[in-house]
Amino acid sequence: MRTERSKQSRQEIMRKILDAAIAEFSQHGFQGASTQAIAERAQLKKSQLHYYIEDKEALYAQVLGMVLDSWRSFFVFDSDAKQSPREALSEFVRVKLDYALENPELSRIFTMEVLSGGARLENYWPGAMEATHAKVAKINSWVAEGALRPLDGRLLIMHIWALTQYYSDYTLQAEMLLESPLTAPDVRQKIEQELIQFVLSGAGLRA
Amino acid sequence: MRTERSKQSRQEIMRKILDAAIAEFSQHGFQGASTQAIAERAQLKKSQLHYYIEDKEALYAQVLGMVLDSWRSFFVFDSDAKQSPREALSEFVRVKLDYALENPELSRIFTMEVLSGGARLENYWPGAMEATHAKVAKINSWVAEGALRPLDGRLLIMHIWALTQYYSDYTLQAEMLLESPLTAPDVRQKIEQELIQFVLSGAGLRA
DNA sequence: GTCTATATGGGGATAGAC
DNA sequence: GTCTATCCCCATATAGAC
Repeated sequence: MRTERSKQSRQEIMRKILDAAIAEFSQHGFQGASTQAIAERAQLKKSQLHYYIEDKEALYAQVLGMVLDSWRSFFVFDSDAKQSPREALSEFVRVKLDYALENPELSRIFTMEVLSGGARLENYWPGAMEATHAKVAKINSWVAEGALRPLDGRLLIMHIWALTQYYSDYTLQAEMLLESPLTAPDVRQKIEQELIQFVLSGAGLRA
Repeated sequence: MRTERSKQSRQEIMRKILDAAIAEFSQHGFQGASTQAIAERAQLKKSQLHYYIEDKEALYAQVLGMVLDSWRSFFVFDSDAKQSPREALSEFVRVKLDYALENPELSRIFTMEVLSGGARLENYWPGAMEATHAKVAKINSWVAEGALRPLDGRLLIMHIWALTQYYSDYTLQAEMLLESPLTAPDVRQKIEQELIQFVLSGAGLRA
């Protein structure tokens, strides 16, 4: 009984620590975040926290890994599927945007890491580039077929990235301009519609 | 003579400090940057640095102010001018992109600040919002005239922001995908062309 | 297994030497 | 006017108490 409750409690604590770490790292990056602040957010004392984690570096690696793993599994892009460019691009934008809106903090951790020089992404790039090249090749083939206006697939991917990532990184600015939280269903739907429309139109597809 | 040389030297030192501060703050944000690292980068000892600056907060304020001032003066957008939508949008994208490519570190400082919660931007938002609303109104009037496809001017501005800012914030990713530094003239020109094309097309303007 | 007391270094900043 | 010696605090991390 005692052991049972204790184990359960430990899981809860670990969950709290992880949430706290996500919040702090996403705001201040690896260097800027303090284990102190993470501990407080998880309702622990700093010295307690250090019992539950290996060290700051490992905790960060775990959190950063969560983002990278999510993205790896989400953005498969169905390279083989025989979707139309319109369907495929819409779907890609929608999935990436949904992730940005639903996991803004995790998304920001990646941005912070890139801004900080990306030293902890070394192992990540090869896989990411491979996955991206597949998407780029698909886009370029659509261009060759005349399904899209002439453009460089790499830039289209980069631009979609930029546009979707904006909604997690610049939530502050966006909410100020829209005078509403991005989580409001009507705002969210409007963003999704307009963004998809913007990308499709930008790629040379009619409404 | 002595005084003269000394004064000159001080200016040079201040310049070095500022450059160092820009580099460090842009990588690690306010919290993450250390006066130690700034001092070293400026070839000073930490204790020396603290003679030349008021404190870390003031140094940061100065650097952040540089970005905000640049943007205030650059993006006037000629609200009154009778440019065509095509000309006005192209010009806006070009100017903002040029700034991102030429001052990536300064641009990143703003992004880092927003990611960190933007506490030090409180005084900045009102002016920025005012300037932005003027642009938005102009865009919306073009939509009303049928010069642009139906869209929300606020979102178009946000999207242009996202796209241009990407080239400073995600330089790392972009250079990896393009397999070239963004400073290479041919790459730079290609980005400018494609980005402007993407925005114009996305806003419903033909090539 | 959990937490506390404590070590050690680096953080920002200053009083006072030159 | 410039720089050094030094302060004090907070950072991360751990050895050992419970």
